[in-house]
Amino acid sequence: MISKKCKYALKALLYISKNSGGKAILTSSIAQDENIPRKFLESILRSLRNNQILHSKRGKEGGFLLLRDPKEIYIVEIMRIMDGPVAMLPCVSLNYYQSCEECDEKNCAIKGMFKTIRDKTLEVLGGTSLHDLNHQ
Amino acid sequence: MISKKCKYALKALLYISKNSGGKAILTSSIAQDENIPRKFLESILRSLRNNQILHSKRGKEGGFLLLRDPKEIYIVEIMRIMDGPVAMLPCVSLNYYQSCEECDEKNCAIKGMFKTIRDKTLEVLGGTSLHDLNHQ
DNA sequence: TTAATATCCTACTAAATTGGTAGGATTTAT
DNA sequence: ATAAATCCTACCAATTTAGTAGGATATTAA
Repeated sequence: MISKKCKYALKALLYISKNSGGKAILTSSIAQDENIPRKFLESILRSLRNNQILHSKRGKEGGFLLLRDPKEIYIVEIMRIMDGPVAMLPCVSLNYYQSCEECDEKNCAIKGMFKTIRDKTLEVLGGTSLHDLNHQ
Repeated sequence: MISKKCKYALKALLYISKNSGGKAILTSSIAQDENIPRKFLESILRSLRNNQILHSKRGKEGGFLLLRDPKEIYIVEIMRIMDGPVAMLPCVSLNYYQSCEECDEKNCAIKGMFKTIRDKTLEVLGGTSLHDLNHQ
């Protein structure tokens, strides 16, 4: 399962991508239209800004803008920022690898299967952009 | 990520499948050989028994046995018992469906993608048995 | 220059989940 | 009878999740 934080992040980015057209989008508009708690959303958007997905403008007439073309923002990147690893086992993660202390990794019977799942999942998440989801 | 409980369950079942040959397997043997905390493993095995994966024999010469042929115990079943849904969104789960109160499911932009991932994941988890993993 | 309107930041919190542990009750083979 | 195993209930600490509160700071328009 992905976290609500991650789901909110995806919805918010899709909203910004769809409604921006060069203009900054307010947290409060997203919160209202997408049914996301405003203060929670605020922290999500700030974290997306800290990770070079969004640009923010403070003060009146402020809001959030995508830093890149929606065709070049892939879902996998957002999911990694919000939830961390995509893989189902730490020892199979590409970006958040951790060894499984208790087992002998070379002779692990389940690793291969989870690597296969990871690859199939990454094909989808890494091959789908914000633009794709907004224009399907 | 799958939980440690789930990973331990898979390792334990593979161990039983490999070492049983009709004989009951002790919790303590599995715990020792697979580096799993014994008391924790006990509760995992009991839950697998409650879910018709294992048969248990109490008392001296007791232990655990698979209830079915390892060729007919698929990984997906174990994962659902231990961790619940396979899908990444509640509204996309086959066995643990829950609606997403805050969003309009019919017009959800992300649902399709997560359904695709669910199907690809289930192809692997539902197409791999204990026997497959022990004889790869 | 001031008021309104945004984001920014720190801290806090309640509830659920995770990953176990403790201690004994019960059953069974010898 | 006794040794050896599972069974059961209850508990626990740490982490994660899903937020909330309250104000500081920046920007723009009047």
